[in-house]
Amino acid sequence: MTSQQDLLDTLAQVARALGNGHRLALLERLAQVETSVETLANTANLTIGNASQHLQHLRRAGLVTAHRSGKQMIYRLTDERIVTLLSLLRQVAETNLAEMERLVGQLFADEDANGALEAVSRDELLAGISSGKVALLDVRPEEEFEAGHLPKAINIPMAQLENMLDKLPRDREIVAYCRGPYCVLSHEAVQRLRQLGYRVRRFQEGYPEWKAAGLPVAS
Amino acid sequence: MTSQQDLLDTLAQVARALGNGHRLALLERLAQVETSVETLANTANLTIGNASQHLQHLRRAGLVTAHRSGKQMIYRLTDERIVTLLSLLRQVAETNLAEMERLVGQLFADEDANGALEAVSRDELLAGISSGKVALLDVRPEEEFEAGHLPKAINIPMAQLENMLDKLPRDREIVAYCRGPYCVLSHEAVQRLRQLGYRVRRFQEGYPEWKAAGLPVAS
DNA sequence: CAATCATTCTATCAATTCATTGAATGATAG
DNA sequence: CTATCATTCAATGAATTGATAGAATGATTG
Repeated sequence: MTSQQDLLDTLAQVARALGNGHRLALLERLAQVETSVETLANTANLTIGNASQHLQHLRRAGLVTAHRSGKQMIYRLTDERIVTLLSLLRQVAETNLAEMERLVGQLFADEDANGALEAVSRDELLAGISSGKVALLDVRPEEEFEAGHLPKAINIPMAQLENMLDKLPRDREIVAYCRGPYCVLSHEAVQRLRQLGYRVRRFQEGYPEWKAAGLPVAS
Repeated sequence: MTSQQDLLDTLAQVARALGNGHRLALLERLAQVETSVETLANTANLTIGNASQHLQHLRRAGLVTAHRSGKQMIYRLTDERIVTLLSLLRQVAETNLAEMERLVGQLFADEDANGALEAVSRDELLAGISSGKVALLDVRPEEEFEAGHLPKAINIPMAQLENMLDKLPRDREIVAYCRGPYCVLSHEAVQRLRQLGYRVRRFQEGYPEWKAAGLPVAS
């Protein structure tokens, strides 16, 4: 006999799979492109074995699937909605947990000190794009950019920022984005570019959120 | 120095709070009305002490707050969006976990055997209501009904179903709803009413989902 | 088909979570 | 102001989770 509690227990199992910071990091990465275990382990700062275990855990919860490509196992999210789920979790946490607010404030503290420019909201970005006043800068690695990006975005991976400045306009405001709200790449880009005199702000969200909202993407 | 990982760890803490079947049951109950510890413990089949501990856990995660009313502590959800969050978790789990599908199928197996009538979707219900062809039956306890219900719904708590049959129309289809998709109250109501010859189906969701979707509610 | 590479599996230990028990706290009623 | 009621706190033991190391598997390369 199945009870309601059995269902809730199974549901809880899925929630528990989200209940680990390393696994959330893996999911954020997987929200960009499907990726091999080794690459995932590197970006999440885990040993291969450990990353593999976490990925198994996510797999048992139905959040990711894997297929083999040559010697590598390629993992990907099973469902677009996982991005929305994480996004909602983030919103709820930021609204109701003081600790969360404190950490977010801290992470972006130097930026604020630096001129108190708020991150650009989705609506604001949409307005800026359609008026043609804003240039979009994608600072993720090329591979992630290739798999999908915001329309008309210019890709300059963080590692090559200083080499490719000629691609950036001087006359328009630049909005930089990366993997998501907590991704530090765009944050670093804004810092460096400000020092070089560019008018630049950070997009509040990232590519996966944009896509999950049903907005147009290019690849 | 705050890193992105600190943020993800804190986020994970919130997800972990959702990672227990009993706590999900508590949240489902709290999605109806704010409630005392004792009542919560009873509906979730927990000892008072254990329920209290789980509630502390939810509180630390910022998902519920408590205030004192006389001798009792009254808990409530901190945020409307928690209902949406749980609903999305459920959708992702049902789509991607075979185990989940199996359990849902099992829980409603006898209903299906009984005539293979699918649960009523939100859109279908909206259509039925506006055409006036459907009568709405709320089978939750009176207290929950009073705190908020679907417009024009008739409240017959499960315990009194047989006593209050005169309130139900014979000439229209009845749609019964309760606390949510996994709540068994409406399911039981449908079973009993079918045996009595009523035309009755179950609403796929419950009051909290309806409200969270921004649809009108009465109280 | 032997060597190599990418990943998974197994075992182990430390840390965390959960349920239970009984004592402690805080508010109300007499 | 003491007795009672509702809840929380603290301590315990069992079960689960997470990290590590090393062996095992499965696919490719020469």
